[in-house]
Formats: sequence, C-alpha cells, structure tokens
Amino acid sequence: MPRPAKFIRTEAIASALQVFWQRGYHATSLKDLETALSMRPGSIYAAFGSKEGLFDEVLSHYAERSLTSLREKLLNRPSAMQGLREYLYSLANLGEREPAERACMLVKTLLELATTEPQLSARADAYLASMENLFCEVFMAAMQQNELEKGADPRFLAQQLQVAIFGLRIFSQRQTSPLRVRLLTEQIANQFTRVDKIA
Amino acid sequence: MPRPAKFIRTEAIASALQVFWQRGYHATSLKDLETALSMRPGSIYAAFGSKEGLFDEVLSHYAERSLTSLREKLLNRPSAMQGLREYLYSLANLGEREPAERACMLVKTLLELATTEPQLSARADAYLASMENLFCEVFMAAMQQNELEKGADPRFLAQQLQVAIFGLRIFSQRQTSPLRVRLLTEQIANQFTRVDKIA
DNA sequence: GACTTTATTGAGCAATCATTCAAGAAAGAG
DNA sequence: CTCTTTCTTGAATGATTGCTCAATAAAGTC
Repeated sequence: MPRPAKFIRTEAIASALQVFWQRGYHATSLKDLETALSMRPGSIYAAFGSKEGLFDEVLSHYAERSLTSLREKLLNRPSAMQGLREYLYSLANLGEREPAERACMLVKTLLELATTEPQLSARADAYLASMENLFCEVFMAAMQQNELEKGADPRFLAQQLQVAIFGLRIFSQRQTSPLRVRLLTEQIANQFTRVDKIA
Repeated sequence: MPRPAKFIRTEAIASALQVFWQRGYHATSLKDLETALSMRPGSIYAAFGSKEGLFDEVLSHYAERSLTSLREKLLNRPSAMQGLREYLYSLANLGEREPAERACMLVKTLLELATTEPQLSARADAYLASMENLFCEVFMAAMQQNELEKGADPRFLAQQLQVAIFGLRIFSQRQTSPLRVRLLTEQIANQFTRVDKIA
C-alpha cells in the first residue's frame, strides 16, 4: 500500500488542541489550523472531514487524556482520600499556567457552544458527567476504607467537588496572583479531605 | 433639533445582551444583531461605532446592573450574613433558567475572549474584581456585626465565595436536574453563613 | 410652507469564512 | 523501471463576515 500520510495524527490533534483551547471554536479559522498543523486545507479535510470533525476528535482526545490521568491519580489507591488530596494539590500551580489553558477545555466548550453547536456542547457535558462519576467512585472507595463517615453522600460530594474545581479553574483565569490561587486550592483540598470527615 | 432616534438605546442594548449572552461574541454576526435590534447596519454603526463597541456597552450594562442588584441585596443590611444568605438562595433556581444564561456573562466573556479580544476580557475581569470587593465588604460588615469571628479573613472568604458561585453557575449549565443545583446552592449558602462562623 | 439637521436605509464593499477538487507528488508492489 | 494507490497541494468556490456611504426620510425651527 503506497504513500503513507506524512503527518502524524496524534501530533496534529495535539496542535489543534492548543489552538482550539486558546482561541475557542468559533474564533479558530481554518487558516489558524493550517498554520498550527502545517497542513494544507485539502489534507485537513481528507483527514478529519470538517472543522467540526476535527474539533470533535480534539475534544475526545482531551477528555480521554484527562480521564486517564484522573483515574491514575484517584483509583486503586491504598488511600482514596490521599489520592484526592494529591490530585487537588496538583492544581495549586494553576495560576502559573498558560492563561488560556487554565480553565478546563470541556467547560469552555460547554459554555461557548451551548447555543450554536449543541451537539458538541452535549459531548463536553457527557465527559464532565464521566468525571463526576469518577469522583463519586473515589468517595465510595473512601467510605469503604473508613476514611469517610458511613452516612456521607458520595454523589453529592462528587458534585460539590466538581463545583469547587470548576470555580477554582475559572478563578485562576482572572488576573490575580498565583499565590491566591494556591491558597484557594489548599483550602479546597482541606475541605474535601479533612480529618474530621474520617469516620 | 430635528429627528430624534427612533430606537431606544436601553432597549437595543437589552436585546443585544440577550444575543451576545446566548451565542457569545464571535458567533454573533451583525445579521443576528440586525434582527434582534430591528435596526439596519447603518443605524447600528451610527449608534455604537462597531460590533466591539456595542459589545463593550452591553458588557458595561450587564455588569452595572449586576453590581447594582448585588449592592441592594448585600449592603446596608441589618444583618450582612442574612443578606448574603438571601442572595445565595436567589441562585437556587439557576437550573430552571434559560440554559445559555445560567453562567455569568462576565465569566463567559473572560473565557471566550481571553486570547482573541484581551481588552474585552480584561474589562470583564475588572468587573469581577469589583464583585469580589463587594463580597469582601459584606464579610467585613459581618465581622463588625459580630456575625463572623474577629480573626476571619474577609478577602479570602470573598474569593472563596466567588469560586463557589463561579462553580455553581457553571455546574448549572450542565444538563442535570434543577434539584441537584438547588441542593448544591443550599450547601454553599450554609457553608458561608453557618452559625458556627459567628463569634 | 421652506429649511436645517439628524436618523434610517440597504445596496454594495473588500476581506475572510469553510470547503472542494483537479492536478501533481510520493511511495510501496510488481 | 512501471503501475497503482494514496496523499498533498493550492487555486478557486460561493457564502458570509464586519462595515461604509450616498440617498432618502423624518422631525423640529422659523
């Protein structure tokens, strides 16, 4: 079989992610993508079908990557609460990251495309639901490990946690000092993994 | 002096707000605005200068309106904490509102335009800082009224509160049941106006 | 009524948008 | 090498973008 594709799909998607994450869906033009991917329009369309198709694949890639990373940090840990704590602390440097990549891309997509591209927004929503479910599993594991009181409501805690992370990542987009973001992160980590939550 | 403008500026801005809030800045075309405002391009440009100028005025209008409403609810109250509690409970129905208007427009703007229109994003940021300051005043008043312990950090509490509201309003954009949003809202209200915070 | 001043109109502008496709280039198979 | 298959190219597509401006309409002043 002749002529393998010159571009590497995963690299193209990683480049496209960067552009879409920073500029958003509507403000990203095909010209932007041509530059970022070093591909000509024909190749992009041959490979991904459309701008929407490319975005869709980028979104999946981002979400799967995020979910995989979360699972590694949170599941099958000797102490679920310790894993959660470490994950939350990994957000402490949010204020020092690339500004346009501080907010979660799923959230940015959920907001930007709610009206204009509801199917893409719905896909982002579905991935966020998976993340909530993952948090729920963590709290259930913590209950089994006696790190969380028996009467706790893991679903509710998972949603509370997601609210806190949503808010933190939005806040980190504001032009405040990275230190304030760090302090807020630590407060959240303490709130959700506090000693007095232990049975 | 002859021929007064037929359109009413505040009404035009209110209509433009609805379109921009729902579709975002980049996905709103001049055709969308012509339809919403019932104005022809020439009139729009005579009145507002440019799409960016119109958006800027819309953003100011939204922010001033929000700030005024917040001040009414939160300042000069016999009990600052009671005012805060009532404000937070007013968010309990977020899950039943127009989907694309559940998230704060300032936040949507901060995220969407961070890279592509940094001056508009910065304006949204500045208004969010005013809101944080307002929250800070509320907590200071609560301390003076002995509704909050003397050692409390009003600035930190204000930022925590903003994080919670950011997160809640994003979460309410997800396709979850309005009841869950209500429960989360009540939890936040209790967290920030809890009895054991009182000195 | 005539005059002045401003608002409104909408056709039309260049630029950009996402997308297509015929032609050419590249690489393995024989 | 030739052949076949696939990938890449980039000019060109029609639609849409934000925006302009000369012509027209409307309202107060005199």
